[in-house]
Amino acid sequence: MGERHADTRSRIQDVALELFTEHGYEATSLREIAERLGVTKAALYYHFKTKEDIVASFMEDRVAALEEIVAWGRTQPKTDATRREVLHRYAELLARSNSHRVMRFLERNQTALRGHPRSERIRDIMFLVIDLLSDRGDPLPVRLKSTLAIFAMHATWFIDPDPTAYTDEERSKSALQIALELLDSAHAERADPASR
Amino acid sequence: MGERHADTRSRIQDVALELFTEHGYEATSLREIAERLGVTKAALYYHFKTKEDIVASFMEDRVAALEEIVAWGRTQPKTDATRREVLHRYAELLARSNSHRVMRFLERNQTALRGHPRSERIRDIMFLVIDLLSDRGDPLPVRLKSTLAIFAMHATWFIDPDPTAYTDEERSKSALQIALELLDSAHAERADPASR
DNA sequence: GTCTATAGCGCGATAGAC
DNA sequence: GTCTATCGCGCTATAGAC
Repeated sequence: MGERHADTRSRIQDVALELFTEHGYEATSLREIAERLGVTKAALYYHFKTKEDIVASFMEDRVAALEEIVAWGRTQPKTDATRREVLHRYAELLARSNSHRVMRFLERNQTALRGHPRSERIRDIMFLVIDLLSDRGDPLPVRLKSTLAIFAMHATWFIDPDPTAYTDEERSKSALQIALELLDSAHAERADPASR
Repeated sequence: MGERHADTRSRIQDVALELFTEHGYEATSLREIAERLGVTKAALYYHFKTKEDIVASFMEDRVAALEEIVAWGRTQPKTDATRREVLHRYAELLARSNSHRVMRFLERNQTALRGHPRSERIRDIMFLVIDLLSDRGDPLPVRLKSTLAIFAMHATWFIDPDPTAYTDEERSKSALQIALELLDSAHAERADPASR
């Protein structure tokens, strides 16, 4: 079944991502990662200069993909259609193979990764994505709903009523649906605040 | 300004909660907490048996308050009015002095606190609260919206478009409003799935 | 109730053989 | 590319004086 012996570097990344996410970045020692792979700590240091370097390697692609969405959004007019397309693109990104695993790792280790340049960069970009969905000067409920639209897509992957009951595709579709509803609700509110 | 020298035990709890939340549980050493308070590590051990014990002390009241909501909910008929009242009570709980600080600490340190009995208990109770909002057998979007209704109230406190721009009361009110909308939307969907 | 001093451990990281 | 061996550090926690 599955691929026997992918290269060691990838196997380190895979195991590290799992353990950092499940047990926490600080709580996971390089010894644990090495043991799980059947090698020694020293072997890890051949492939990665430091523990933080393993983390950085997860994020290279994520940063680029997120920046691409922001760059595109900024060239577009600030319309409902643009905002909905931002959510579609974000959902697509999350559905890509490892993307939601990396985002979950980041979310669960926010504090431990403080000061880590790559993870702070992703945090900043998330705010720029939210700024595509509403303006900084918009009323609180509009800003909150915009934030929650993104957040909802993460949560749908992360918080799991029953991990086995639904397929990834169902999950991804529901996530986007809910995010779009939150976005619509935010801008309906902005257009007509008295109705609420 | 403010209270000079509250008792040391409370000051330890206050500083620990702040540092555990901002820098992470594992990343915060007892030395840092002691230094911030102008005492030595050994003094902390007079007030708390272990580092984990400090964490446990945060949670005592939280567990009791959450269990109260679940116990109440289970005596009620499963109606829209009951579900809305659950959210109202949850919002009230979060608004109480330290409650959202503790929940934020828990959220940011989920992984580090794995295996800590009190924090796993809170996690379990959160699922019981969600079960007051929808049934385990409900369709995925209904379950997700129920989960997000609770999640939204946390996020409103935690994810902060601009920390200074709004009062706690505005924030609390908006949070509840959004949660209620998600709940309504969940059950409108359940009643009429074809409409979506 | 707070101190000084230290035990004991596991961590991240490195050197150098194979 | 992986190993054995080891360094130096900072951590949680404890003992015992004041």
